[in-house]
Amino acid sequence: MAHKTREQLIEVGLQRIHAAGYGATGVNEILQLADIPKGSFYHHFPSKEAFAEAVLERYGAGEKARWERLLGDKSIAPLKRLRLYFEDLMATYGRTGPISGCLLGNMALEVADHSDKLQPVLQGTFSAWNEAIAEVLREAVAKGELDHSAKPKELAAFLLNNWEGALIRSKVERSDQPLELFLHFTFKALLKK
Amino acid sequence: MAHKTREQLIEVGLQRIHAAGYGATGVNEILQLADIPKGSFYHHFPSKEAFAEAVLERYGAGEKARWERLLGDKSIAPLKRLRLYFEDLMATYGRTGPISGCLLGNMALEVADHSDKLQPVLQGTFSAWNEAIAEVLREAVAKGELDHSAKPKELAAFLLNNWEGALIRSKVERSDQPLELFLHFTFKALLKK
DNA sequence: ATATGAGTAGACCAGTCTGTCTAGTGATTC
DNA sequence: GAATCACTAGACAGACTGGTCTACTCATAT
Repeated sequence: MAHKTREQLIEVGLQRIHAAGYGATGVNEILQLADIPKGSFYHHFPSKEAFAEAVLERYGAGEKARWERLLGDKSIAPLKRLRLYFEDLMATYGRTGPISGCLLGNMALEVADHSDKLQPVLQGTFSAWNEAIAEVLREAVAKGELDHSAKPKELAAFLLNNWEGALIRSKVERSDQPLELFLHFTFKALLKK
Repeated sequence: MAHKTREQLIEVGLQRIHAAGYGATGVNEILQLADIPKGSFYHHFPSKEAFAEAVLERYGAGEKARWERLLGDKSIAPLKRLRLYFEDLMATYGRTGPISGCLLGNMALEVADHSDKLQPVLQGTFSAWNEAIAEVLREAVAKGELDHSAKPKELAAFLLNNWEGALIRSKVERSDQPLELFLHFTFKALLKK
């Protein structure tokens, strides 16, 4: 299988880069874990940076699947859906979950300033994410769950920033508490009609 | 002067680590920029990690000075003070400023998980910061600028997370707009009686 | 005068980094 | 059955990593 090697590299790379960071993860480390020789790596990817791009896209695709699954279920009220979505994120990326933190946020701080190749990928993924949440908020406004004066796009950006910030703090505190605080404030105070 | 060398190392280190990150900044690089030989570095600091601790403490001290200066001026109304404070932060750490991003947030994502030595320093600095903001919010409650039901400590944490998230997004977008959005939402919507 | 010790100086070490190079494999195509 | 091509394989290169080591300077204390 031609593509299996490539897939496995991305798989292992995603896991390692998410856990340890882009800079801290060496190509050799990935190679060793995947039991794949170096020649294969540089056959499939021109550089580590290009590899990271593929990893980022893989991550983005996975997250897109998540939000489509959880935010797309129109049988549930919009704000309820949104809360379930963030609860799912919390279970997945909180400190009790298998991997902690958001790869997007992590990579953003590490490379967005310095890599002109990765920055647009990050930007695009954030954008799509923002839009998905804005869409739910629009529904919430339409159904009267939010005031008509609410600006879905801006509010969605505010929520995302908030989530990313809470992840940082939860890393520092080594606790899920900041994430719980995020949920609480967001749904008890911010998203009130 | 015995301490000048040490001071200069911290100075240069702070600047480089803030700009490029902890992992991406080599000891040799700092040495070269400061024009100081390696022997001195390892005389003053047992390791790169210990050096980073000193850098972090220096950064924390600088930030403490900032918030004491801007948040301590009781001649200005509490929420007005808070806004001025965040505007100052934005001018300093926004993309138009000389250095972008918050060293605390950057390092948090990079090392909080992996360094047991740096994590408590990060935690302590965040804590102190949180408390300083909570104090202003308490004043705001006392003066009737905020509802009595507001929880200063939690609200302060929420604001900080928000700010850090906005900084991430502003890095990704390569624009100050997310920071402006933060200011707008925070003071027009969140901190309303 | 001499001893002590903080601090300077930089060569050096072992290991790691990303990336290159050549050689070879194995399946498909003409 | 020969040529071609995607892919595997891993030795190797050259730069760079954090950290060590020994030699040295120089101010102070006795």
